[in-house]
Amino acid sequence: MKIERTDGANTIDRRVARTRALLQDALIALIPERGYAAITVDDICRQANVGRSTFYTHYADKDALRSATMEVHLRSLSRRRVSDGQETGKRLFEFSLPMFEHANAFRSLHHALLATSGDTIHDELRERIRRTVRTELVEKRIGHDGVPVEFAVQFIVGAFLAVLAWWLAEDAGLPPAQVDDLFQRMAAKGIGA
Amino acid sequence: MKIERTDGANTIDRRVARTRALLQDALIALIPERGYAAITVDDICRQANVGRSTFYTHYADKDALRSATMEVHLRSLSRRRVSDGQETGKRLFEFSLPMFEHANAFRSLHHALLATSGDTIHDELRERIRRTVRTELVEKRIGHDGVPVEFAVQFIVGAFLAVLAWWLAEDAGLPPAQVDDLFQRMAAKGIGA
DNA sequence: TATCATACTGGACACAATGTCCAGAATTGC
DNA sequence: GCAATTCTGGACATTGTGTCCAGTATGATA
Repeated sequence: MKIERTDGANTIDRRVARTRALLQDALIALIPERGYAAITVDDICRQANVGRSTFYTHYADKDALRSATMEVHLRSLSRRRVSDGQETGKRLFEFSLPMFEHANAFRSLHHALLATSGDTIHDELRERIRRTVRTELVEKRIGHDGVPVEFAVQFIVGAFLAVLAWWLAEDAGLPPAQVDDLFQRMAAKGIGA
Repeated sequence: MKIERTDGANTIDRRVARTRALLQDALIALIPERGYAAITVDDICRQANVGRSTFYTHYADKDALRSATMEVHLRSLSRRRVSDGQETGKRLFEFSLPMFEHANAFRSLHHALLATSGDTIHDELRERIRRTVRTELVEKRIGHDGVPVEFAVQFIVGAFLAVLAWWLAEDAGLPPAQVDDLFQRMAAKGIGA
């Protein structure tokens, strides 16, 4: 294992890349079936057709695999956010629409992620979104009036995750753009009178 | 074990009541230290000074104990909310202030309740609040503009629980009334410009 | 294509936690 | 006081974890 750079084009042995991809896909495939907590390392290895001892040469434990897997997906998410830098500053929050779209594409995965509030995954996802929201809020200098920044951040993140989970649970076909619009409006103007 | 009614005044053997209370208190005491997931049945029994085999004569597993524990406390909460029906109709949401106040009084308990995002009970708490919010929203006919009621409900509930959890985690001494005021303002007017 | 370095494999191992069971000691309700 | 019930500690089988190793397969390189 001489792999250091996570992104380098020519450093990673093809076998390593293959094994890790298999394990990550296996985890994602299993989560909707039983939920993260109930999955064992052995389950993952059988699903991936990978020896159990091989698992431990790549990841310290189940949580490490989860972390790495989420990392990959979230990275593809933020990459997308950067690339379509049109109309920057017009929306209140820029994180939400890409998120709604990604969730729509990986529907069953996100559903499983959010539905089981007991899992560690949920907390990790929340924490990442929290950081994103906080950055946006501080950079754009939104919302003062003596409201502590962290309060506003928590408010927005909580609302967002709740709405996202609801939208995924309901199979009613609201398109991502429309849900995002609803979210943006309530976040900006509140519930009104 | 001839205990059937959960409420009956005279049906429960004193030893049973004592053991269960010890186990429930032990769980609550341990959660802030290591988090729910890392606690073992043996930990709980040692903390409670109860034999491990005794544990299993009362609860099927760790989750069963958690369920029972949360149930007891949630019941005491809704009992309180009914009794203080003053100033109806002045605020946007009436559920929040009593909740903040109760959470303040039973700080460590609520902290444990929300911090660990325990599967069943966290969802149950959420569901109860959801019903309350929905009722208020529909009765007072707040917020239309083509925003589905359930969307608004999820938004508000998610924001509330997030803010509550944050407020409890921070030991900074914001008084309940003030946190509630912040919440009411953001719920009504959003984050503003 | 040859060969060397590296990754994969399956099986064995020690360890930790779970949940069941039991016979004897302790406590309770009546 | 006495019968009924609960508590107890220890033994047990089971499952999952994480480590280690020697043998095999495969990719990288020239």
